[in-house]
Amino acid sequence: MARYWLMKSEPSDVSIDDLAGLPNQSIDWYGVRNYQARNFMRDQMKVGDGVLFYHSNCEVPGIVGICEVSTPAYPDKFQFVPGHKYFDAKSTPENPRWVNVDVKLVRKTRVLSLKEMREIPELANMRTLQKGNRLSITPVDPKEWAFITRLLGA
DNA sequence: GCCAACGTTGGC
DNA sequence: GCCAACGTTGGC
Repeated sequence: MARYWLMKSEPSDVSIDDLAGLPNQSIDWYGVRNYQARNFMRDQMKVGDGVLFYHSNCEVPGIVGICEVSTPAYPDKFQFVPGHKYFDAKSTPENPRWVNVDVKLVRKTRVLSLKEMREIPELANMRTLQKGNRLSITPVDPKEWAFITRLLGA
């Protein structure tokens, strides 16, 4: 049974257009340094799971595309690069601390802004909309997934 | 740039 | 194990 996820990216780092411009329209979801988010990738994500690509920390935050998980979780390459923003001295290749999956673009959508999401009763319980939530990866309920993909013209 | 909310670190 | 201090996220 496939699961569904919402994954946040700052467009100044990787935007939906950046993803669309990549050779395979696929990217390694590097840089997650939160244990809950890591555990979702490591323990629950399966190839083919649905992903809502979300732009955060930007002018118009919101969902901007539909993607899918395209690889199982594997060690995040940047944790081993000294001096890199995502270097982790406590992580070793033998016992890596951080992992990521690859995410492949299915299609860009219009922007479903955070503002609009908050006005939709069917989405009121979305985890990413709850007060204080900062997790960059959150599970999406199948009903919420169905509603959003329909709204965005599946 | 501000700041609320949350996660992590480290002294004890 | 507690918790104060600090760092980060992310909307506004």
